[in-house]
Amino acid sequence: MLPPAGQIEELRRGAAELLTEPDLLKKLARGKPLRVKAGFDPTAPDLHLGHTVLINKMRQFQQLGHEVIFLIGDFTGMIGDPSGKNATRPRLTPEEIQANARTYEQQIFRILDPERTVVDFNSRWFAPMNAAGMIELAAKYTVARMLERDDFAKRYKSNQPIAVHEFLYPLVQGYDSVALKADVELGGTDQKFNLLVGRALQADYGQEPQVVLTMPLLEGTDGVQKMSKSLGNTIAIDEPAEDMFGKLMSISDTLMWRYFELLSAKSLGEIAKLKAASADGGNPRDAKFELAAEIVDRFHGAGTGAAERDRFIARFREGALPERIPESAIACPGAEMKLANVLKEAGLAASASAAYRLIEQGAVRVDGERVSARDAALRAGSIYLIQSGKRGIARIRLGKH
RNA sequence: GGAGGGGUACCCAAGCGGCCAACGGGGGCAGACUGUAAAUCUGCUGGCUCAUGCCUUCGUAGGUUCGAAUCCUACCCCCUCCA
Repeated sequence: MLPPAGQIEELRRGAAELLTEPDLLKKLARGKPLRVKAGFDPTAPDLHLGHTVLINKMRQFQQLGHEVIFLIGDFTGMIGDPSGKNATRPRLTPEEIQANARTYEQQIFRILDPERTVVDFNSRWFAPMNAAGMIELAAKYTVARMLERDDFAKRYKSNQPIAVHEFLYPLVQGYDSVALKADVELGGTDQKFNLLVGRALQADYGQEPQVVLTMPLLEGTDGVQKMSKSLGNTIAIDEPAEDMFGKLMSISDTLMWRYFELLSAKSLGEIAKLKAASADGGNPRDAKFELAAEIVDRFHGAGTGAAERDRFIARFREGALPERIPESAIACPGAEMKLANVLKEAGLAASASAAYRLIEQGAVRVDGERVSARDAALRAGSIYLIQSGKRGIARIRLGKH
């Protein structure tokens, strides 16, 4: 095991805040593996690059010899995230939770070491807890302290509703740390308050308070809002290599450096060098290639990134067609079929109306030829290569029927 | 419990009897330009085998009217102030 000071230096990389360093030093100095906890939502086992910022950090703890607890908040999920957005959440059955947990495992073990990872559920200690227990827990914290939380404070001041049960969320999450006797809890910067409640509760229950390490939130592909599935700006880790590479290539240059900082395993020196090359007349696209290749390698295996890069160059610089084009057969009602309807049936347009718009705007090609006549039709009995916009492409067998 | 304000398309937000499928902005999509970047410019942004046609949409359900997002009634929800 590295000496404590060395460990801290590594753990600090990319982190937003470490509370507190002396506490961590003390814990590390004992030379025993620490119990490192991070909580996850049971409803969305669809991990994306945003989650991996945290998971990479968990991995780092493992590499330093510590034990990681991947806590699935199946009980917390019933309360709902107090962001005020999610009014109601569907309650998950135990079977669904188990299924989600398996999906999580499949995804996280591409990063984490299964030998040093414990997957746990907070219903394990909350399901048996009764109302009296919950009230007892609620007595451990005051309303005034709850209102210190930024989003509660804001909502309270601006007369937005705060449901009473929302106050339970930080308590429940904090109690998880008590139940697990966590030494460290990891979370996004938006979780800071909850993580600190954990510290307070642990002290209250006679435990040594956990150290809190927060990680910045990764912006989504739009470059502005945090990466989240509901905003549709994610890059999922089980996305096909080609899509993953493509999405990474289409992020903005500014965002690229942020991704380097939070996602890349490259040393800070290497990143600085790439940045200098771009600033010095180099094409930033080349740096983006490096980023995209590295990430694709991580989730699809070494070498995949380079292959995707070649394919990307062939496709977009040399105008080649993609290697894999989805094929489907569509039954034609008569001797011919309106192109707009073919687009709809093929899933290249959301509706026939939308398809007409695309056609009129010159976004549609059939066998490489742009077709912009809104009433264009295709004859049955042939196979057509249809393109819609930059990404939509399909080979359609238009069957007589 | 009382008084007042408000619920419009993905979001914000106009409209307040016909010219409203509904101004404007954001977001999104497409085209041009590019490095599938940014910025910029242009167009589009309910549905329907596309028609100067039909259908659905302005919280919900009824009603008035030749005609309603706009008027009336009831109900639901949100906000503000008072208790």
